[in-house]
Amino acid sequence: MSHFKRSGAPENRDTFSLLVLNLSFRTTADDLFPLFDRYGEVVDIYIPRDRRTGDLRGFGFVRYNYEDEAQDAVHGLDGRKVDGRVIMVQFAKYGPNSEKIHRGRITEEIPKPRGHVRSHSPRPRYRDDYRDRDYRRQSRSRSRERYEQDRYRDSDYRRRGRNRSISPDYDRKHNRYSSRSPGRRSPSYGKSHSPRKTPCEGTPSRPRDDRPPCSGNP
DNA sequence: GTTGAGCGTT
Repeated sequence: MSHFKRSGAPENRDTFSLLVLNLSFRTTADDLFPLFDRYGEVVDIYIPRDRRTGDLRGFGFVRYNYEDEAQDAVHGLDGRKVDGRVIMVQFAKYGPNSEKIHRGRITEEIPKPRGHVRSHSPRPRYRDDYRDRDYRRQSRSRSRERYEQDRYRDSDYRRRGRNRSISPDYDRKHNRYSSRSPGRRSPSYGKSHSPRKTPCEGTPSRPRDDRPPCSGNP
């Protein structure tokens, strides 16, 4: 059997899901099935894939009918080398059957990690935003709201400045927007080419460190 | 062709 029930979530009955981490990008459900099937009857194996590219994401879920089999698989396959990678098998914290796990049955059954110290490199990379759409949406909503206000405000200012619907006296009294903010510089300043080119920079005949006196830097 | 913490219907 290569494929399982592809009807999405098979059933909401007593199925225990295991999370398999540190999988190779080449490992598929078919590769995990013979490994997990040894320890019990595998109900379903699901490996999330990237919705943008469709590539494997490096982890999967294995479901068992019984908790005993699931734990046996955890103890037997956790730390096992699969496809050249040492996988980590543990009970899924989130998911359709997370309620059973949250009762406190499996949580206390999990003895302890064998010492698979996870790489302490929490780099802020957010691959997917389609997940965690609950709290992250709110967080982004607030940020987006403020962004829209700021953006709308900026647009309104530029629009007034362009249409000049307000007398110039207003601009002089509120000379904040009468001209470009001297304090705000272009974000690409210093990183890319300077917004204004000095005639000195246009002369490649001289090295950088030996800047001519025409820079006018008293 | 690349990558490497994490938690879900391709």
